[in-house]
Amino acid sequence: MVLEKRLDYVFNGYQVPKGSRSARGKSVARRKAEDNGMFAFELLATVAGKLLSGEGNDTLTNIEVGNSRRVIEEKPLKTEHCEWGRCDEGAFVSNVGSPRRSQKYARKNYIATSSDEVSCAPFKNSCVDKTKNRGNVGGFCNHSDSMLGNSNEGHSHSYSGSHDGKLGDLMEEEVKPSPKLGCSDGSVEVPPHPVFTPKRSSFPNYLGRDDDENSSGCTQPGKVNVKKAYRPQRIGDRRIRRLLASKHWKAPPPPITSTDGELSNSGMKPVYRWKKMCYTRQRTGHQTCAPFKKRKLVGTCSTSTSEGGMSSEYVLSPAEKFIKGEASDSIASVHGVHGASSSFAGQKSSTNSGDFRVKLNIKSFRVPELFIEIPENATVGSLKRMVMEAVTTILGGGLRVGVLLQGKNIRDDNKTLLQAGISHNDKIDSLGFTLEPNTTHPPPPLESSEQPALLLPCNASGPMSRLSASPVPDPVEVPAVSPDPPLVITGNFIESDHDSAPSPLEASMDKTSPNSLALVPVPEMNVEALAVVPFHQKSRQSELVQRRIRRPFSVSEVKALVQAVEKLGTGRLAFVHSSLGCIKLIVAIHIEAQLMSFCRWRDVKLRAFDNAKHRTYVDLKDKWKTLVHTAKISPQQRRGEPVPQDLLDRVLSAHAYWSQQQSRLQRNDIMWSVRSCGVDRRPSITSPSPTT
DNA sequence: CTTAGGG
DNA sequence: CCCTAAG
Repeated sequence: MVLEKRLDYVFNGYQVPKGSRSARGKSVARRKAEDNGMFAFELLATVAGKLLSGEGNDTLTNIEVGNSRRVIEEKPLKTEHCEWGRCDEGAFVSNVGSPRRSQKYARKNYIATSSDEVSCAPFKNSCVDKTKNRGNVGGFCNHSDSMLGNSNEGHSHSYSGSHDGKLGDLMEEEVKPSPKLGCSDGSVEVPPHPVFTPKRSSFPNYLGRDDDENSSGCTQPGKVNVKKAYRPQRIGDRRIRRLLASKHWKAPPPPITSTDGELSNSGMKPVYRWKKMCYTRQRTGHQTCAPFKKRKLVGTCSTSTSEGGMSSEYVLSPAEKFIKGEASDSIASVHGVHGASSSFAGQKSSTNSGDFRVKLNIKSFRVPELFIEIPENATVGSLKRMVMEAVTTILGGGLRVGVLLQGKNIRDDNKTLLQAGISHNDKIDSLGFTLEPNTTHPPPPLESSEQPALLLPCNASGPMSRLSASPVPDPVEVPAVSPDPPLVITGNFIESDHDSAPSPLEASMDKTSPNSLALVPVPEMNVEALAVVPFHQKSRQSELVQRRIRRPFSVSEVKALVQAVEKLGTGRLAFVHSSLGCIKLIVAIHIEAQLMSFCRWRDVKLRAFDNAKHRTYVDLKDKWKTLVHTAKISPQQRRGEPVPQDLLDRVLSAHAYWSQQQSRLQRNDIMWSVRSCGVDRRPSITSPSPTT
């Protein structure tokens, strides 16, 4: 049995738009946030507290993992109805506007859109959560846009879906347990058991029930469709909840749609950013973790204080306390900050230039994924111990603090708050923090003084712990591509897509930082000097969106590109190519084209630039575009490193060829549409293709 | 996620 | 290189 469970709780701010919404919506959101975030908090807090206060492993089994109130020590795991599956990481997704909108926000606003594209990405499956509210089913995690309609749709889907139909269908469609994932994710093969009730019939049991504590995880064998909200209820719970209820515990932007007063899920965010982070990293390459400088946040704090009196509640304190083992205080502090922020509105109004006080809160606390392999007949106690070990390992490296502004990770520690866009009068509620364990590696010596606390997150993804499994492979292969820019931070990531051939940069980083925790110390900069740097509202914003550095294609890269394109073609045509000549196969061609039309550049990428992490297929496409253009213009007009004419010639010919093919395909399309008119329906894509 | 195309 | 529409 493999319990593969991510403790991937991002205590993200979720948004409940002002003046909205139906109480149930809020309650759903809050509950989820609490259930998950709090679990993460409590677990970590407890762990950290014990860990750092010097308590030995002997006490570790006391750590509450999952809802330990129902976990009976030494009880075989299976009898617990898969607790882990239940404390399903809050796969809780809200719908945010239209897909387009989500796309728009995808890269600009983690907080606001994390669920849109990412949500329960780590699991690649959807997660359904129940809620007690009015018999509605709480958000489910949806991985694709397809489920994300406008708010209204989302409303009906996510919150109104009942057990009598749509939801069931959705679940059928959306819940696709990954074979590798844990109980909640389908990997744990729970044999049929009388106790289990069919998912649908199990709904009525959930719905409308206020106390879900005892509803044992009645899940369908091998497939967990209904996720029971995990709800730790321990000390501090209430307080935290109350504080959580603060209207400030939210993040922008407000929903665009949903003017009908219906519940808009917008902004009630769940919580998985994993995928997004990975994606961002992939897209932006290593620049994502653009060079940043180590700097004492405390310094930042004091700096601000000198300017206008940064509150002493400055967010770092929870982390620091946390590290020091004052776990519960940390929690309280975190929310205390929150509570304090209730005065924020007042501050906002006082836009006097003199008062630059910024109050901040922590919106995200993520525990990286945790993989645990454990025999089915292992005891719960041993499970706890393993979790303990894992968490201990994770925490041992200290915590990284990340600063998110509108979902963007601010990595430049040298920026002043003002420069970073953190100003007292500006959308401060879009500011968040992440505290993440900063390594998967064994705890580095703690005496390394201040370092651990000052590590900043490499936004991309969190570290992962894998217990009892073989060490994660760490391939080292240096592609022969262009040199990478200077130091960037990289973590030791294991991305879900195993897209892990390290770039030269990573390789070099590995040399530099044995711990793979790249930290690039940079001398303190003169804050005053920085403060003089002029900036405008807009430039400030654009600054946050770190543009990737420009990396001109080398001739060898161009060569590789041309080669690949010659081979694979561009666009959808390549697939047709092999089939052309056989007129009878128009149907097949069509099908094929439909199936394959979107993978050319991806293939080029995989074929020729698989190792060049900084080259995305979009980059390659763009390069090809410019190459074609370059080839068409006179040599005098060309700039940059000259591309050999023979290459350009090949570009032109390849381009011509594939263009021709493409137009031919399009003619085929037309033909087909003509033919299909009035005749049989088009063969469905899924129908067996009459190829070969 | 990919492609296509404008910026 | 970015952004976004569109499939």
